[in-house]
Amino acid sequence: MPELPEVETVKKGLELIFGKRSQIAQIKLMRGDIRSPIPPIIKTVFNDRTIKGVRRRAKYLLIDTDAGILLCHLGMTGTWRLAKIGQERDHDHCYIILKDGRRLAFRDPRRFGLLDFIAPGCEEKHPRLRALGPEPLDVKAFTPSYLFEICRGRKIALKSAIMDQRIVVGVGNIYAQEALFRSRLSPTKRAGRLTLEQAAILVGHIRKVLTEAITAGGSTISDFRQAGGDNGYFQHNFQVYDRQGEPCPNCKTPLHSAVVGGRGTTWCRTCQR
DNA sequence: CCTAAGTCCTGAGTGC
DNA sequence: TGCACTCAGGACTTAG
Repeated sequence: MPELPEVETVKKGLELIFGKRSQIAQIKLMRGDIRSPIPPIIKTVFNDRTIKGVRRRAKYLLIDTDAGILLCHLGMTGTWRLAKIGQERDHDHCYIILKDGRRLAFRDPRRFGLLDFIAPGCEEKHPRLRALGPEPLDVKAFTPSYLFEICRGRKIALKSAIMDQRIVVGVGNIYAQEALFRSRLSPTKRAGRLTLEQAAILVGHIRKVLTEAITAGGSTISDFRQAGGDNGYFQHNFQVYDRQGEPCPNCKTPLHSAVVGGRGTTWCRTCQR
């Protein structure tokens, strides 16, 4: 579920659920690790604390409380949902029990996600947040010249470059393919051969496709749901993702598929150069 | 058997 | 040889 638009959608759903000020009664962990160990302090440090807000940084969710931050990454299959008693599911790893009786469940079957605690004032130093690149929707930071310069001299595939969270955050395997198609740029193009003009086109399309997807409530494939339980709708707007063999929406040549940067990739070898 | 929305780690390679 | 860095590929896990 989780590239930037999906995480942003979950963030908005959690904000609605928490409202202005929700009180945590208790957090329950159903296991000690997902991809990495979950610090046991999470079981007690948030007791009787107030949730002040929810933020997104890259593909991470940050739940702010007066005792510190609950950091969450959804991995490939992470979801948050309201779960009444009796609505427990396999792979529910964490429950946030609110004082008003509602209960939020974090479910992540593949366990590629992350739950961590960040003490007050330690956000900047957190190893997972420290090395992140600019937000793609930050017009001041993610500029054509920034992308052009950071790609200069690099031999990696352009698709790998825009999926590298140190270069720009939030772009994953779906939106990278969609942004490259819209930009008429090949995913296999060497990043170092990107011109400033092409960087400007690509930056524009990355922003546009992410913004459109946020408006659509993200993309629902497999079992992604928004935190409120609704579907996203952007999957109906995919132009290349998982459409190998179908005609290119632009020139009708059958779309080509190959592994690029270790991930399945579909593009038009006629239009994208 | 294959594939899947992500990230981290390792080892090989390069240039100084 | 060694250091610093880049890059490709594998590993993690469950479900369909």
